[in-house]
Amino acid sequence: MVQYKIRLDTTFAALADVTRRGVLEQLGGSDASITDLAQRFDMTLTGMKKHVSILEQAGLVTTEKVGRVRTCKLGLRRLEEEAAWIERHRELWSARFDALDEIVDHLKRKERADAHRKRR
Amino acid sequence: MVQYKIRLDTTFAALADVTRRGVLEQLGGSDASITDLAQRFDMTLTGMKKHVSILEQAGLVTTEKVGRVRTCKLGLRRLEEEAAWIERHRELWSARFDALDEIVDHLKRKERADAHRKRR
DNA sequence: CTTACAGTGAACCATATGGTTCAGTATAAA
DNA sequence: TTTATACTGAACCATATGGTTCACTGTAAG
Repeated sequence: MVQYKIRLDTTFAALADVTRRGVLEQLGGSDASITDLAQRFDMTLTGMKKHVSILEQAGLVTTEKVGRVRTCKLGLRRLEEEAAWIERHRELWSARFDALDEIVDHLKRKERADAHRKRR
Repeated sequence: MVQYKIRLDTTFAALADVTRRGVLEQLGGSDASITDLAQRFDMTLTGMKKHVSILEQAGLVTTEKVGRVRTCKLGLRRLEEEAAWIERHRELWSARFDALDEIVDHLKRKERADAHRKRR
């Protein structure tokens, strides 16, 4: 209950920063070290480390250090809770879900096409 | 482009606070004055005013002052952008959309049932 | 062994955030 | 016309945030 609220807090806060959303985009493409990310976002190692820690705390990213390099990947959490929260409020806002339906359908079609393409 | 990023920033930031999410829930039930909200959330008028302003700036709430009382209602924005962003990242995280599909279907069924009930 | 590299932690800094109090202004009620 | 209500704005406060530098540790490479 309380945990749930805290998690929404930390997740939404984690998402409320351009750099961190950028890092998530980046990691969606491929895993990266702190150094990689720091360079890509023109920031000190220490600064990037902080962002990664915040994302990690929100469960959006996981990291593993092997040797001297820490590799960051997207976390296992898939924003179900946050999606559900937003959905619930879309319900309050509007009596219809057509817009999201379209988004989901579109992404689903796109994703299936991609998967198909990759598989061949 | 830049605007888009700023909007995600402000919206996610607006949602990253328990009180503000509470206000949204509240307004989902019925419109309310600043005084109503301040009482409900045990906070000064000034404090609540700030929260409402933040929600207003994010387009999540609209207000209208008539006489000396300002009435707050849910805004017209329906979090399409934010839902889309989260969806896009769910795509990165997972190859399947079943979970959200279920959520949407469930809410849609529930909403349709409600609408049906109200209409009769 | 020495040197370079990747990350980490502490300290610091400017600004933002979430809240307050206090002193107004405008409107409604008596 | 007085008084109470509803809000507003400025000022203030403590803490959080997003970033830096600097000193350090551990690991890899020469």
